[in-house]
Amino acid sequence: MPAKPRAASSAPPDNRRADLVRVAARLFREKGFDGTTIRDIAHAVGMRSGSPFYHFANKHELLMAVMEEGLPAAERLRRLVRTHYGILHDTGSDFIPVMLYDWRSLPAQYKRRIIELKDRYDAIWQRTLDELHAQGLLRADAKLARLMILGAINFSATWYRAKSRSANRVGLDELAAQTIALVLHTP
Amino acid sequence: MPAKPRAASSAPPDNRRADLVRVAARLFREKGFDGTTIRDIAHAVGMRSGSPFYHFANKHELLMAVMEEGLPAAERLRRLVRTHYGILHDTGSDFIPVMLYDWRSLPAQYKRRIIELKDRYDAIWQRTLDELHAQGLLRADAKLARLMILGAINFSATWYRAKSRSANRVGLDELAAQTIALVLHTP
DNA sequence: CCTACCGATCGGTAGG
DNA sequence: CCTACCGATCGGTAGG
Repeated sequence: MPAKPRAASSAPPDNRRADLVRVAARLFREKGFDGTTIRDIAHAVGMRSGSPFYHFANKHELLMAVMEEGLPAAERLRRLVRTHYGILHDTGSDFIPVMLYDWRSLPAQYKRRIIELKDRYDAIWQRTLDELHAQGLLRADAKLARLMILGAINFSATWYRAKSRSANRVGLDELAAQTIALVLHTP
Repeated sequence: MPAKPRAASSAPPDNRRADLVRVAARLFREKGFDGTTIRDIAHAVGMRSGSPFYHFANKHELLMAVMEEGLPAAERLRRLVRTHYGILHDTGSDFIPVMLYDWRSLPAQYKRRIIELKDRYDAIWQRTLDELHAQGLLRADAKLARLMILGAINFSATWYRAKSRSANRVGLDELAAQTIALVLHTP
């Protein structure tokens, strides 16, 4: 197990490790884990074939480092999705369904204020989705993805019934999980 | 290039090739193309390591055979999605939006007839999604996937404007393609 | 479809 | 972080 490289120097510190993680992420996405060799990764950052093992004990530890970078954004999306389902279906909150379906009846003056709130909410989603897209976990255009995902969730107001009904015996946790499964391209 | 095996026999004909394709599909899904060896595939159907090359010139031809089996269902979904967007937004057809949003105003008697039509339509989607799910191209539960995908498309009635507007400068072909990209886990 | 095998590549290591 | 290298595995082939 290697300790820190050079002790005291003014030159670039050890972003070499970060370089490896970033390049590995790109190559794993392009060619898959097994399709990418340590040699590919090493040469892409200007190292020789054996050198990455100075930073990582083996290839799988490199994969772990890559995946750990992707987890925060995925977890954030999971929470956004779950929360939105919750707003829609939990505790008989009728506010959102009304907003979704009787939106047109609102005078322009009030509409503007609602739009402002909605824009702020959308921005949170967009940041998360942009990040996931950059990491290759979201295959569609991030902006359209936001519209489609929120559309899918919002439309559940049409068919989801929390307690009653037949085949809809799905909890909100499960529903959120399935939405993520549908939409997130995790390897 | 091999010709047909045995000439005239009553025993099982050459489903050996089909066996290879089916098993390869499963293993490629589980472990990826590069993570699956010809030896894995051969042994899984009770052959020795070199024998698959009697049926396929090389490993990539096996991959091609697997993918060709997945294409029909994916293409069918692509058409369903594109057609549904078309119904929603093309040629100023207001029928579907009205049905989506003023559904409640319909007396039960008429509702039943509409439901019957809708059930038939849903069944077409369901068959396609079931198939894609079985092939690992759809990661969510197939029934929920149908609800979510149709939800995402239907909700576009809320934000998509064919000709006017600013950022929505997306054609229906592009929109359909992005929906597929979001939802289908193609390698 | 099997036996026996080859050349190439890959993950990983020793020693500096 | 480099040089030099090893053992194992893999895709593919010859000959039957």
